[in-house]
Amino acid sequence: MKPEAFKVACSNCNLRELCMPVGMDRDEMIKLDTLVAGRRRLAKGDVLFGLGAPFQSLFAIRTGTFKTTVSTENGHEQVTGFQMAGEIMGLDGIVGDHHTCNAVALEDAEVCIMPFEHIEALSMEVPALQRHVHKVLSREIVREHGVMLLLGSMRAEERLAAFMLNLTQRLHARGFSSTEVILRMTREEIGSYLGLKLETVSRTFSKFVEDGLIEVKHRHVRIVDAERLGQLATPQHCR
Amino acid sequence: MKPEAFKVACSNCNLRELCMPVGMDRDEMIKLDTLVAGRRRLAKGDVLFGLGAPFQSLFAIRTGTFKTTVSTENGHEQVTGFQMAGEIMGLDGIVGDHHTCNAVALEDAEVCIMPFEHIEALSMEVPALQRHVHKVLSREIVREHGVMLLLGSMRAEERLAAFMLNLTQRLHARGFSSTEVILRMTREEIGSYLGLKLETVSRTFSKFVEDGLIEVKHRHVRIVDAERLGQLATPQHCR
DNA sequence: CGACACCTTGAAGAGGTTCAAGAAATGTGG
DNA sequence: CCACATTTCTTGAACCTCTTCAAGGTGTCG
Repeated sequence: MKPEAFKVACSNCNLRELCMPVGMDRDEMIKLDTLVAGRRRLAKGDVLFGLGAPFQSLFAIRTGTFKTTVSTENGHEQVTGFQMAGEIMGLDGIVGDHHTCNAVALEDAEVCIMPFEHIEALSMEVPALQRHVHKVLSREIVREHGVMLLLGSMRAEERLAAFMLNLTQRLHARGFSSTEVILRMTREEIGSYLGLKLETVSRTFSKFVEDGLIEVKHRHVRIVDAERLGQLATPQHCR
Repeated sequence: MKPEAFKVACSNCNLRELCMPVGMDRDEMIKLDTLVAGRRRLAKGDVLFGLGAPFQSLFAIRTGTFKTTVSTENGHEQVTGFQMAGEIMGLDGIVGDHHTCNAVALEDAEVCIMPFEHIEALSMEVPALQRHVHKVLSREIVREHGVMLLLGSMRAEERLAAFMLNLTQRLHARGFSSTEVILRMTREEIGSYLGLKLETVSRTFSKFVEDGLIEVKHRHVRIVDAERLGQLATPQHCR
């Protein structure tokens, strides 16, 4: 729970290009190193922030994977996204001073804590940071457009194919294999994100295996035919 | 196409509370009056901006209703939202310097044009504006979370009930009746937004009429039993 | 090593889609 | 201003995809 004491510096961080603006001069870089107030380690299952919690900071993921979920009054919960290293969480809290979703670690993880008041103050001095904050927010809006398209118009196979490709692409951008994935989430969490039941996710995985698109051993998935998977993910049918 | 010449001033606008920050001093207010570079009138069906168009400005709706849509390579299109007076469009363009969705007028309309470079410049001087821009972006993220929940876990009746209530609430906040609505969009557009076919939307409207929840005469809808409609919109079943 | 969570697979069923036809509005041109 | 063309909406019936319910298998963690 307690943020670590030792000094953290974005300028030395190998994830800098993922969370921070690029093309800044040395002077601005030094200012930016004050953005991160501390870090926090989480164990698998720990809640980074929950619905209704007061909003104070944005969080940049250093290591680990998270899920964000929203919930209805009756207790039903839905996954709205899976986040990995370099991605920013907590944007939902800006509008109303408290969080409107939950962020839960799917494996042991570490995040950088960036007090939002500090971000706003520094944005007034560093145009590149202001621009960056705007882009991070806009990117999340565009990402969610994609999810809406997926949920609103794709069938089960298309959804899962799109999901797997999105996952591998993001992992690849972080230096991991683009064909081998270890899923950090359950079938139920995948299903919740894709608007499907866990049984449907399982069955669809099995169908992909039958068709020679992927190999599945529980959480370990290997992409065998990325091209055909890609064709599935961009549906040709005219529903 | 050509923006109007006469001076526009947010400080005199009756929609100010909807699009602009509140609680600013007179000095800041005067600065803000320079934000709107002009206005643009659109006829029903006109495209305000389209996918791929260069991003330059955000747009605040003065009058009329819009739909925003995203499309896949194969030409399938999905409605991502319906916007009305006081709401801001174009946020999707910030991240990549070009728009990633389409905005189309569903009736004759007028928008205020706010060049984004200008917004960013002024944000560095006026903290309330910076904060406001952040909130507008965050609000859109939270709104889309709600749509994801709707698309991912609700059944047809629940979706349409939630849609109608959302619509009437927003209209009510703008001084219109909360029980009488004239829909500006077709059944097909509603269905696209809700992840349903137009026939399903039509049938569900008919069912609501049978059940005495609403009255429907083509585009004219009257809410008869808002409470039961609200119960439908927050599903009690445990899927 | 045992308990628990997670995953797979089958069979039956429901909700929504598809295809089709006709009715009601809307808009357009004479 | 009216007649006609077009778009939009409604409704029915068959079909299909995904869900539900159920049972057994596999992996993981204390």
